[in-house]
This record gives sequence, structure tokens and C-alpha cells, in this order.
Amino acid sequence: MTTNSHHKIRQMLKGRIESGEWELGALIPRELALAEEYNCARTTINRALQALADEGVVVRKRKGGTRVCRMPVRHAKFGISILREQVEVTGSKYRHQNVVTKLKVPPKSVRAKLQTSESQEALFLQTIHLADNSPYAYEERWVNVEAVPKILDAPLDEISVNEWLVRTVPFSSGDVIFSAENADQRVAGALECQIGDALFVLDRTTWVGEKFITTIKLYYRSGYQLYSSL
Amino acid sequence: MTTNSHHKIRQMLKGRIESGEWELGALIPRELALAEEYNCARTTINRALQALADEGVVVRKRKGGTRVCRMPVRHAKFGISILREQVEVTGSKYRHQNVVTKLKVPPKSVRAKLQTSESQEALFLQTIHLADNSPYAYEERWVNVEAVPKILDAPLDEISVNEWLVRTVPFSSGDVIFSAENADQRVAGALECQIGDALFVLDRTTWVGEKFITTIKLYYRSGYQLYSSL
DNA sequence: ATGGTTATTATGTATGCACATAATACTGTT
DNA sequence: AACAGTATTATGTGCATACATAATAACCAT
Repeated sequence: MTTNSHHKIRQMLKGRIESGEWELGALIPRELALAEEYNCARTTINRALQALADEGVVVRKRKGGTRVCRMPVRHAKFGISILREQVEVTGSKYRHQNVVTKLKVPPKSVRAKLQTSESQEALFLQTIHLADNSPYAYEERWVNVEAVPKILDAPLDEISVNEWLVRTVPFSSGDVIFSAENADQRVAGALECQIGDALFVLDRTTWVGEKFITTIKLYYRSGYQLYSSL
Repeated sequence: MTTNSHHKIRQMLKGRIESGEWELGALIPRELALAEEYNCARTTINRALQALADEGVVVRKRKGGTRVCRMPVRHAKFGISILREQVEVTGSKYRHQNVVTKLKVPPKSVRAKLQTSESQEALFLQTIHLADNSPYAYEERWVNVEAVPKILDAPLDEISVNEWLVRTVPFSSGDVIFSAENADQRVAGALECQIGDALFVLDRTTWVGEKFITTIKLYYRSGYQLYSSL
């Protein structure tokens, strides 16, 4: 029990749950009992159990004890990375192309998301991301220049807005919405696909603190798959 | 600094990163220095930093120190819940309908996923999930009866396979693939939509340990959106 | 019974200490 | 200069202890 016990104990406890020894919803022994059983300090059991709680495997309550989660919520998790990397891991060559880059007052629907005033301009971009010179994804984006004024000086021909923002703006929170849409003429043109093709669509709005940074709608080329393990 | 300091310290440290005090990629003070600064034990700082590392905000290396993650990977996370709940949170009435339920030898492509032999039968189901009596999602599923023999006695008219499995089989791991597909005639019929409509599709294979449990292809009705915050 | 007070209990958290481990920095040899 | 071996250092981990906190259980008075 010398090396890495809290990791090992965590695995062992999880194993006892997976094996069915402790059923879904069942109360498991308290920390002291487990500490005795595994011949370690309560602290160590505590670390293991807290980790399992973070993972969603058990639920813990003071005085109530620890019980196996009744309805194990497995969550799929995937990194929101930069498109260039998504393309390059497949071995393809990445390139992007800004179709439109201009400042203008966003329409009402976008103003609501960006929380800018009626007269405030924002940066609007249409970008095509290419893998080996064929369209990989098409994005339409609004950037709140008030929150990120430096964007106006960024070399957006060399680096995509996507990447510039990820590398420059520190940690942001946001919403993501995935959906499927039929390609309309505009998008089909950009992605060089047929009108009506089913496209995987990502809608994302991000902000830092209370400041809205950017909102984007990203259309992946037909056939795109988003993979995740859980 | 008495109550919950490791949570608070974690927040404060994160704040210093978000504020730009420590830039992306920068080395941050070592544990002992921070412990002194915050007037607490190194252990406490350690917990806070380890949590931030789990979160992906910092990267830690022995002897190398702790540095702000150069390319903060924000991960979207969402629970794989049961469809009944997804429907009911919207206030709609859930119902499901098994179109097909039979044992048969799966085709080769499915056998590869389930890892069953050429003669081994598996349970095949086609289920329509309804919200207020209109189709919400359509699924095609294979269940490895060898791994979950009890499924054959389950009252699958009352409880969907989906829910039965989540409630019965303890913790499972799995793959998830999201994509967009145009509805073909079969699916359009089940979902009462037009052929060609863009559908949000989820492909999932789950197993417990090395044992394959089930593989499913789930078509959501047209217009479905998967929401997640990050 | 009913309601409110108190005791008990399991987990939550902080601390000081010791030692392990990995990675770097340093040192001396050839 | 190149290399191997050694020292140093920041994080990783475990333990014993102490006290905090929330929730339940036990109790008592009305």
C-alpha cells in the first residue's frame, strides 16, 4: 500500500462498484471502516472518495455517508480546440481564408448575445477553413471589439480568429449548442457541397467574466463526426 | 482564511490567471511561496493547484514548477442522460414504442463492435421515443445478451431499454460519435419528417470492463439541439 | 403526539511532518 | 567539449491530528 495508494484505492473502490458488490444507490462503508480495511489513513480514503464523487460515481453527504450514485450520469467530454489542430491531426494541411472581415453594427439577434448597444459596431467575419485545400468548415463570427480591441491589429490572414482568440484571451466560459442543419445556398457555396446536405453545426458564445467576447456559428463539412469517449 | 480556504484559494489563483497577472504559459510561484503569501500550509496550496490542473488551467511538473496552460483547452461536458428525462424537463409527456424486439445474429459490422461470434445472437430493437405523442427520437440498438442476460426478462414495454440499462448496469465506459445525417425513408417514417431533413445523430457503444454491452444509433428529430456550457 | 433542543456521527478541511519521485542544474572526469 | 554521475529542487503522496459542519438521531418538555 506504499505507492500511489489513493489512486489505487480509488480504482479498487470503483471496481467494487462496477462488479456489483455495492449496488446502485447502496450505502458504502464509511471512511474509517475503509481506512481500516485498506490499512491506510482516513485522509487517503477521503481523497479517493472525493475523486469518485467528482467523477459522479458516488454521492456524499455529511453524516449521511457515501452512496453509489443511483443514476450514474456518464458525461461525455471533449475539448474545444482550434480548428487548425483538428485538421492537422488527420495529417492534412490546414489553411484558412477570410471571405469577409468588416466592422458593422450587428443585427438585433446578435446584439442580444453580445450585449452591445444599438450603435456599437462589432467585427464580423466569414471564414472558410480548409484541409488540403478543400473546405473543412465554414464559420460566421461576431467579435466584441470593445472587449478585445487588440483584435483589430491582429494579422488575421496569417492566424485564424479562432486561434488568435484562444491564444490571446485567457480563460473564458461559454455556451455551446450542437445541431444539424440542411445546407442552404450560401453555406453550400462555401463548403462546396450540395444544397440540402446535412451539416453538423456548432453555435458558441464565449465571454470572460461578464464581458462577451465572441459568438460564432460553425458549419462542418458534410460527413463530419465529433468523437468523444466517456 | 479559515473557511474553505482551498476552494477560495483556487478561485483566487484562477482569478489571477484570468486577470492576466500570470500570462498564458507563464510560470507561477511555487507552492511554498504561495503558501506563505496566502498564509496557509503548502498542502492547501497543493490541493488548490491540483484542482486547477485537473481543470486544465495549469500544467504541473515535478521540479519544473506550475505554469499556466499555454493553450487552455476548454472542454464541453454534458451528461448522457436517459431520454425520458430529456423529454420531461421540457414539460412534455414521454412515451416510447418498441417497433421491433427480436433476437438475431447481427450483421458483420455490428459483430465487430459487440465482439460476439458469428453464431451468437444479440437482441435487436427499434424504438421510437415520443414527446407528447409526436416522435422525439428514433433508435436502433443491439444488446449483447451474453453480457446482460437479465435484459430478456425486463418489461421493455414499460421501461425503455435505454433507461433499463442505465438503471441496471453499473458503470460503463464508451464511445460517442455525434454527426449529422440526411433522413432516409426508413428514419423519416419513424420520425414523421421529410426525407432529406438534417438529423442530429448519436452513435454510442458502451461496455463494462472488457464486456461489450450495447451499441446504439440514435436519430433525433429535426431541429434538435444539444446544449452544453463550458 | 408535537415541537424544539441537544448529542452524535460522517464527511469536510487545515496543518505539520516525512519521505518519494522526477526533472533540472551542477560537477568533475575524460 | 562531451559525458556520466551527483546534488538540488518542486511537486506528489501518506499519515496523524485537530477541529468544523451538516444532518440525523435521541431526548425532553409541553
